[in-house]
Amino acid sequence: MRAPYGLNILDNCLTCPVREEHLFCNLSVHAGQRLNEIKSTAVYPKGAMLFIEGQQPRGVFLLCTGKAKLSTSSREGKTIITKLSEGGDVLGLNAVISNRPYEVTAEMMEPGQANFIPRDSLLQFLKEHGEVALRVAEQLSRNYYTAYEEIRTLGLATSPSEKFAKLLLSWTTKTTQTDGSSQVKLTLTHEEIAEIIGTTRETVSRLFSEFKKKQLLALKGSTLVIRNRLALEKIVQS
Amino acid sequence: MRAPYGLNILDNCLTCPVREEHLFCNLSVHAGQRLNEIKSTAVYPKGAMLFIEGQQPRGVFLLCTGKAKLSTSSREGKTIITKLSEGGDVLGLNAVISNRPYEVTAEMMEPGQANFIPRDSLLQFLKEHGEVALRVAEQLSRNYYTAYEEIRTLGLATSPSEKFAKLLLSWTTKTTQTDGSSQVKLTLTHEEIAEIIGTTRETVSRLFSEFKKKQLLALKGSTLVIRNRLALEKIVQS
DNA sequence: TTGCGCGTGTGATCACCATCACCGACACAT
DNA sequence: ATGTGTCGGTGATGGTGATCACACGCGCAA
Repeated sequence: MRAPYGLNILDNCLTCPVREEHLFCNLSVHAGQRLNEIKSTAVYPKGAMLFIEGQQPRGVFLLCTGKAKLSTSSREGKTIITKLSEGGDVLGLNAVISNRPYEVTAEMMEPGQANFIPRDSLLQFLKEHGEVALRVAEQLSRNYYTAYEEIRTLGLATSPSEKFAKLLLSWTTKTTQTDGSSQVKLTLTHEEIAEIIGTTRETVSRLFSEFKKKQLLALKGSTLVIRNRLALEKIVQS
Repeated sequence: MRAPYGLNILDNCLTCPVREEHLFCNLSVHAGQRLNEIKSTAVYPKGAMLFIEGQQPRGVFLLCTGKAKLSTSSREGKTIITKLSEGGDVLGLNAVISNRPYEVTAEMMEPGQANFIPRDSLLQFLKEHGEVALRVAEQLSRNYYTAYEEIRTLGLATSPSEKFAKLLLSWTTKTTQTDGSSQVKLTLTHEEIAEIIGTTRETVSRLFSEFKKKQLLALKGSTLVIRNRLALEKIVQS
């Protein structure tokens, strides 16, 4: 089965490769089948908007493949990116549950597939399957936790260098080698990094220069190499 | 029935004056009775800590009377207040549901009464009463929304004056007179206001001076009078 | 080739606000 | 009356990061 943008389509949640790990992905057979009935699937190109901040919630998106960024903007055009999402994440859940406008904009950064569940169908589904409602509550409280991480970063970590170091570390917690170095493929522009840590493009550029000079990191093509993890951790809690 | 600190004790959720409005306060008779069985109640003085950031979640607190502030701090001692809670609010819900440490510290600002529900009892209760689990999910998503408001304020509203104006407006949305003026009792210190908007005590003091000079507000004793709401709104979105 | 858009590097400048310092007002206890 | 603690006002100063400006390299299309 082929699709636009050169992707393979996953047409069944029951055989989805990420199904073990995430919300809606490891349900009872009965609930899983019901879920399959009420969802539809689509493939989105880079730059596609799944939903936009302020829109009434139409439903939730289960991101299967690809990457998306969640962001919120002020009227004057300043933007902050609050989360980068990958396969398995559920987008739009809060807006749907509370029936308030989407609090963020979800834009595809890499093409990918997402399942869509309309709001009414989901709420009905949750009423029928009370055990899933509790899992939804758990997911929401996890979202809340990450939101609080964001609040702490924005409100307590003062300097851009501290936030930058924090971000670098968050990228490499999973991929650390035994010698303390680690590598990450760098897919974000400086502008996007600036929107994550709440500063300007120029400052990010200078931070890269500064950290390179201090031997904290290096760049091999588009691959970021962390050279001195301990020094970064010291900056974070300084 | 009398209690310490000159407060009347409410000994039954079924007759609580705020019961109509909030989570856990308008349940079916059966659920309500069950809730009464698993809760305990206590009265707290000013300054009492209901729970502290980082502690394992013991349970949730239903604040009946009094006021509490929720805050989070960095190792270096910088603190931000993320929410002011009043009667009817549920504190600690996220930590209990997700079984992670409390993400904030809850401290009583005015003496008051709170009901306590141990974690295990609550989870058991939610399993027995699936309809309440969905209401918990709704509450969590509301919490999430207010967290996002905070993120926007911290990340997008740049200058202290903008955040200050925003805070003033948030205090007076409920109490606006027809002539555009409004009054609020001011119970916070400058220090606390500074911790809400993420600045210093001195800056808050200067902001008060500046806004008074610009006829945006006035102080009658400890009562804050908003004199020019439109100008404040202009500052916010400037 | 030329032009264009985009991402990046970097210098110069300047407003803003955190910080330090100090003072006065007030409440409260002894 | 005298201390003590908390709170609020305000001046001086310095660092920092946003802003503006410009140049470079690259991919891509006409």
